[in-house]
Amino acid sequence: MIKVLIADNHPIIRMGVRNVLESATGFEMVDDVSTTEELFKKLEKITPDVVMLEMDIPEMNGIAALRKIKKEYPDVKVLMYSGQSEDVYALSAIRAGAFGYLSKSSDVDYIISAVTKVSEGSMFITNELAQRLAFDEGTKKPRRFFRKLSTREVEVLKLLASGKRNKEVALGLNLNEKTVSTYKARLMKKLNVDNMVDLLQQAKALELY
Amino acid sequence: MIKVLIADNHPIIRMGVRNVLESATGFEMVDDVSTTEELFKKLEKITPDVVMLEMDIPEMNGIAALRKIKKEYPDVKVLMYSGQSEDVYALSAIRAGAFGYLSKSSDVDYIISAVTKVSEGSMFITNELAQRLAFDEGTKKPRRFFRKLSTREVEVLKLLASGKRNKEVALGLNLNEKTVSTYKARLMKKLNVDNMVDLLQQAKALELY
DNA sequence: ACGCTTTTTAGAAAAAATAATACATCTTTG
DNA sequence: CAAAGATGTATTATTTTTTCTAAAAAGCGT
Repeated sequence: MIKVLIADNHPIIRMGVRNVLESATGFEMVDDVSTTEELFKKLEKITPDVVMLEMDIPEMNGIAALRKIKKEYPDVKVLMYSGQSEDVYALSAIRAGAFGYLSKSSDVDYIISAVTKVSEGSMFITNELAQRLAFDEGTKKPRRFFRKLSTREVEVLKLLASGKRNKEVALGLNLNEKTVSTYKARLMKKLNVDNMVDLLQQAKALELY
Repeated sequence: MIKVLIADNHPIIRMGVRNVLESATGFEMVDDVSTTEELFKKLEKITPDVVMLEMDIPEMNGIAALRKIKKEYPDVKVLMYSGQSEDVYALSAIRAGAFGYLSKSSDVDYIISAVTKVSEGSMFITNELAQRLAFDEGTKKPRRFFRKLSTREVEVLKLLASGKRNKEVALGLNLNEKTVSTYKARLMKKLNVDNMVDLLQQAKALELY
């Protein structure tokens, strides 16, 4: 019985995942939580085999939460997932120690295989991502149309795309406003645009809200 | 039996919603699709009572899709929903003729009530949203939410929404840059937003690009 | 472990944008 | 018709943002 705990602040998704896992055999949904606070509270009491962790979980950056889990509960395997397309976060997640990365746009069946794989201590990544990793990490020659964004860059972009102005972003992330400008510029460069509208366009294309 | 069709490109969510509805009585999930293209293909064959339409559905702006449904299948009730909190989207959706607006972060139970309400031809909106609507639409005393834009304002908005910055807009329309700022401010006031992102959102919703 | 590359972060100077008004000219509408 | 409101335009003072530059800090490859 693989014990799974899911952390996501969208009830519908918790429900969906729970349903998928419970209708398969060999899985036990020990609990579901909607914030990192709840998550860590739960982890004090129960030790699941796999934590499915949403990237955009409230109260803490997903990667940060991941790191914390790794540190405090090294035996718990983490399967990160999010609504974002894989480009944005996947690499950071894998590098930060996630055992897998799943996108909400990927097929439901993947959940089963992903959780199984991860629970065994193996990696679960989709083909595209694997390729990407191979491409990017291996031969550093073929660059894609855009370079991947760092975690921090994504954070900034997210806030910007939510309508916050530089100052507010700076406040929210404890940065100097100038720094936010710098990020903005770099984001535009990386995403190959030269104005806010297109940047937002891109942000949206990355399913990043 | 209320026939429901869901359009969302996240399989997990389609699954979750399907599950919620099927485990209640009186609902029938006639189908689920992941893009607007599929959606309209399906609508040629089947006529659901309610379409649950994701805002960020691929291939077409959610509002645009909504409009198209309203036009081509006037009897189909649309329940918009999205991962966004009830921001600007909600108002645009309602104004564009949606029968309800649901956020993915809202509780699962709401799905049932929302679909039921909507299928009966009534509105489903949360209290906060209702209040906002009441303020804007109902009492026309304060300010009409929907004051329409003047030709000049539209011209400016169009240019802004195309990614031009104030200076360029000014140049294009033979205005002083400060004047453009003034327009921007007035546009925001009229459209009831307070930042660029939402302004652009509105612009898009108004389909004046 | 040691360089080399990203990433994260700002400062100073310069450019752009906003806020708060102002005012003449059109439009409505009681 | 005349007052109230909308529109088109701009100015000044003030804020924000951008640019350019640079340097710790963190990662990674071998």
